Amino acid sequence: MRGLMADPYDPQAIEQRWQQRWLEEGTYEVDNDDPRPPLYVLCMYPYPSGPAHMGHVRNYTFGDLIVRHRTMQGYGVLSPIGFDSFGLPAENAAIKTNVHPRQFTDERIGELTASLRGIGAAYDWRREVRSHDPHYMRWTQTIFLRFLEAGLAYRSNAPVNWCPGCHTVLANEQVLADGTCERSGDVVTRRDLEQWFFKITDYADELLADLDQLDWPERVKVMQRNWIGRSEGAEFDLPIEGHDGRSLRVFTTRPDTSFGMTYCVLAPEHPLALEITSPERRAEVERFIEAVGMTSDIDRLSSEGPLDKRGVFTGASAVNPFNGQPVPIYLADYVLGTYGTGAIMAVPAQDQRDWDFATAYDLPIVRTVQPPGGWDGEAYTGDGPAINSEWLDGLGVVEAKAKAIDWLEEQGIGKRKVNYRLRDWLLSRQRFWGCPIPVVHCPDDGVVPVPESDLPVLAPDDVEFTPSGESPLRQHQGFLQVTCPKCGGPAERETDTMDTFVDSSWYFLRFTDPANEGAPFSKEAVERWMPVDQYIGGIEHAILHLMYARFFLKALGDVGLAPTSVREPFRRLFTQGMIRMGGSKMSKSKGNLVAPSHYLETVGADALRLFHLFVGPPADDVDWTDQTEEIIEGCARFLKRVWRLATEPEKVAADPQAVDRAAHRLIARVSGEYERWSYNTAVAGVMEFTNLLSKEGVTDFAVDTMLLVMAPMAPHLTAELWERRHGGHIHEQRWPEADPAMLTITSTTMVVQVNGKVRDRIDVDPAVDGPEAERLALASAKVQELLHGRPPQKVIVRPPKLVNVVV
RNA sequence: GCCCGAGUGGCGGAAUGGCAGACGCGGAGGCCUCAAAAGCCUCUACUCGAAAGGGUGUGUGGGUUCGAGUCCCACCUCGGGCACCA
Repeated sequence: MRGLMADPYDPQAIEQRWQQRWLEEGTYEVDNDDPRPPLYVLCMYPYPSGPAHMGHVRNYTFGDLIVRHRTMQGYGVLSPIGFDSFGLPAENAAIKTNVHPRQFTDERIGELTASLRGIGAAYDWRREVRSHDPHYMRWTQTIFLRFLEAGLAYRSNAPVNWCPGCHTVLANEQVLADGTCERSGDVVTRRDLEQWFFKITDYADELLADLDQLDWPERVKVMQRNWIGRSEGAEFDLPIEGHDGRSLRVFTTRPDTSFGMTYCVLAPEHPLALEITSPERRAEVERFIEAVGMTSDIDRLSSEGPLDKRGVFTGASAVNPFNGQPVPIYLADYVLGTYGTGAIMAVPAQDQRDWDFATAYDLPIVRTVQPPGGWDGEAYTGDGPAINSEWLDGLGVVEAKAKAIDWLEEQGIGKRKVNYRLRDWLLSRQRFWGCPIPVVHCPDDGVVPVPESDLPVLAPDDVEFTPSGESPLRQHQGFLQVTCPKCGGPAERETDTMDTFVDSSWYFLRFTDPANEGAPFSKEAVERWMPVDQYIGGIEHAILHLMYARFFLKALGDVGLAPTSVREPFRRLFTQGMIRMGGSKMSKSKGNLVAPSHYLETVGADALRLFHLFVGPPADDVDWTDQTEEIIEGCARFLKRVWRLATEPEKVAADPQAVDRAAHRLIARVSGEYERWSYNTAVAGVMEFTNLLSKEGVTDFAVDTMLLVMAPMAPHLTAELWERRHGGHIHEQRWPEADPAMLTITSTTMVVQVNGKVRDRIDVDPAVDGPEAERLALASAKVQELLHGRPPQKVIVRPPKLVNVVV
């Protein structure tokens, strides 16, 4: 029988055949009433930029391994895929080549779909969603309207981030720390515009608290905690001298240091800034405000530059309510208008920024926390007893804070207050290729939602794609001019579209119930599958997508669309490493892409998958180097060897017991390594096993075991070999379990050390007891030689692994 | 500046406090072949030695321990995140 199978390994033929079968037979389709225990495994759905790149291959290989492994373990695994198909590249292509973004996008989806199938990834294709599909848009818009109704979506005139390259506003999350656009790299400028926001700040506390229950990489959680930036403190009012009844409200995290306040600072954009300025200071203050307004955010945020040019005295004073002392009011660019109250009390003795400013402007410094002995620094921010603080003296920071806040509340001039760095999510974009915001602006009725029966609002096809800073929809009279759904009078449609992060904030919910025509999804479907048991994607989404999606699920629950029993979308998250080349991320824009298609045509998909699994820990970055090609060749070589062992083994095991025992050890090893994402060592384990089979000969059980444990890694090759050997699908086989009786070993090597150095190795029975192990060790000729007849000082015995003789 | 993470052969990387370098790549030698490709076998951390055998070795310096790549302290380098958030 074996002789008949002896044809060479032909990856292309095998891969094509099996991919077609998985698709036609719906092998990985799973229904919502599937009797198997449910498990939801999801890779972040891709932006369709054309054929898959190496990053995709890596991501979807990990996902596919889990899907196939868990399916073999008996789970009914939900493994959907879709496309994040709105976005700027399609629109930019339209501007350049005049191809409609839909056509452009659909073509790219076709290419990406083909390459996802080409790597052998298993999906329930019936559940595919596309952000730009009207059936999906309808529900994106419905969700928006529900949020609007609930007050979670609102319109506001605000200083916003404007990207001149993308011709649109951006969310704070899309502006990098250096003030540039994360997408185009252009320097982002500030503009005051009327924009749409989601009230994510309402969920700041819950978003922060719920992080604790997530099985996510710690660094992602840390990034989200930093981004939310919760800080506890107090707000209170300071009367402004000479401005009857006017007061200044400040936020501080250190109310305990209030007696040390020696001046106040307003942000230059603070509404009171000009009002309180004394006539003789007016000209200078106006000049300062104008200068700051012209400074780019980059310069303003940098701590560079002479401090004495970064602030100005207003001529006004406020009264410190703690001690009744007047303090001068300054403006300074280091105080932000958008955080807290836009005004601070300055306590230079306990805040280094205030210290620096006070020194530059010759303002007094009064310590109110006693620094430790020998302190020779400037501002002291640590703990210590309060001093120079009347009724707070002697208290530690924590107690003094509490007492100061109690006092403010008793006096009715202040209160406990929590502030967040997190801002509301700016979701409107002045672009065409996104989901239209479904409202109408009526001169009489204001913002009127489009009735749900009229959804989806679809953009017309005949628009001019010229970047103007306004959505191209604004120029399209047929789209723009409507009658008000409320009063029937003439009105204008909203022409802004939604940030594509809106689409990706709920797609994983639609996957649970993709054909639902009456709702975005049913609560039953969501309750069955959610939360996602394993989410897999890139670290670059640590804040943006992963924060927005968390917010969405909570908000969807609160507006009654999603069940309130599920508050977090992704139970476990894995962030895989990125592919780098020459030190930088491999990407289309950097022009350093290595196309996977080349490898599919040469070594085949299984070999490429195996490479990604083998090259290193999945969480680590991969450097694409001159050596990479050779490692891929090595993986292909290994698969050929597997093929030969299964089709034309050179010898049959002389000691089948020993080989079968090794097979059981392999099962135990690989099973454990799959659980803990140690795919590189799992591949190494199988390689070791094939080395053993080549040397010792095969048994049927050993070959079957090898194929079964490899089935999630190299699905095509193993499927083909299994069918030839047994008929049927390998991926429908039960995941093998190691027989504990076969895991016991009959002999093991015990290491004998003298003073911690290995001096001898002795084969022993694994069940050897301590005294016997010690006897054997001391009887060793090598040990005797080194002891020179002296008695050992001490003998550490750890049977059956090791004996250490100390002299 | 602050917070994470990581430093192991020529390279990618393995090692519940117990044989450092599994597995693979590359390299050297050999078998097969008229020759090559493919495949197979052996060796491959550094160092002394002809060999047997010895010494050294996981970024640096200390410490804990019978025993440290692994735990603790300090430092260096690289990568990532945050950075006037009061």
